[in-house]
Amino acid sequence: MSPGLVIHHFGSKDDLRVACDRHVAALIREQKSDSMRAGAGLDPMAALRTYSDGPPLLAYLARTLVDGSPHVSELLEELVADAVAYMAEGEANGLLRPSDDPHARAAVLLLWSMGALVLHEQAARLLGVDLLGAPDQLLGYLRPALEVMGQGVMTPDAYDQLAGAVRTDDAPAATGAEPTPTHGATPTQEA
Amino acid sequence: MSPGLVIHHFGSKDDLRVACDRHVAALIREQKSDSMRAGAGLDPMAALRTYSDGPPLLAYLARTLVDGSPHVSELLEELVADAVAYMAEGEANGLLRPSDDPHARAAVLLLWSMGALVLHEQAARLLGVDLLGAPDQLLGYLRPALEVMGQGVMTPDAYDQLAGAVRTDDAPAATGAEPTPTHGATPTQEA
DNA sequence: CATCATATTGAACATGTATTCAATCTCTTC
DNA sequence: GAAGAGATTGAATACATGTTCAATATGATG
Repeated sequence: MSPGLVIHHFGSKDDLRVACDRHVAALIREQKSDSMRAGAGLDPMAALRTYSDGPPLLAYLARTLVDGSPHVSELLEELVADAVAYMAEGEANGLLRPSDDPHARAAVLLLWSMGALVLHEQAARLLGVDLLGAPDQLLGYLRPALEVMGQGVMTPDAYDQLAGAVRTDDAPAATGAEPTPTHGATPTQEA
Repeated sequence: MSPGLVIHHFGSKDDLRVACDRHVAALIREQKSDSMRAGAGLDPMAALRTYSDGPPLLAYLARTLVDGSPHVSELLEELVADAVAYMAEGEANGLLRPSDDPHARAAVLLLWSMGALVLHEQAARLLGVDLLGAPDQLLGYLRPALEVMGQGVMTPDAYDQLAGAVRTDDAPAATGAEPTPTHGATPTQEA
């Protein structure tokens, strides 16, 4: 490809990127509605991976997510909305637990998934798994992820205790026993 | 700051970045051992946030994580190792559930946390929360995160069913009932 | 105050990358 | 197969960014 070509067709390199963003967004949407028509809540990302051009497309997604392209941001919002619908269905079927805030829960889960995608290089170091690679390589990630998603990491007692501290009364005012409610900004290492 | 200055002191702009990476890594390590000396498993990230220069430092971390700086990668590996230790302790104290693979679980949790940090711009859109901002703004993220971390999102029945499908027998060979184990590459929307 | 080492500057230089544009190629259409 | 529209090229240009280097400022030490 010659440099002049992209200008002729897209006006500028930036406009090409916008077109690409739009294209991946469209592809993922399409893939998503495909799997919706097929069987209930098949993950479109997983389905994408089986596509021939899935992994490179995911790689592009991973790069684009961090620079806040408007089209990808929109896509994310749609994916959250879809996930809320799926999960409501899952709840009705007795598969998923109810949530205090289904939208927030779906958003957090999507952020985590996408975050792992963006950090695939780090995931490779930490887990020895290429998140952008073949589906069968993915178990090293899926297994611990499912463990957490399935049961959580905390015992019921510990959860009750912490859940009280994060109650809906926004300001850290009431209880008085614990002055600074800095229990853990990232949910990683509350121990 | 004049351009020549950074060359004089660091040799090149790239070397300055390396020095910065080293510096944030050192700061976080220090912060971490501080909170270890103080009370058990206080989250160093949360503590960082209370520092005056915490948020900008986290912003730098978020940017650096995606380009795979060696020092930050090392830091992540250390944080995982530390998290494993913390979580083993938490398990002994009856706060955390045991895991089939504690290291993998810690790695996944760290990846998710850091991923959310990296995607703070998207988090702001989806949750209306600035992950790099003041700690009191964080509840909108912490609440759903804790919900998931605490109890998981799946009912025990659903978990048992899926856990069987991801068993330790690597290849998707045995059971025969379900041919393609593409249950969900991202744990987001299995419904 | 002289001297020296170090910090600091800014203009020149080098390099990489985006864009312009005139020329050429490749089809389709009549 | 001539004409023309759109595709494609590559060299020239513009611009941004990292680096070099000689000159100057600053602050310490004798």
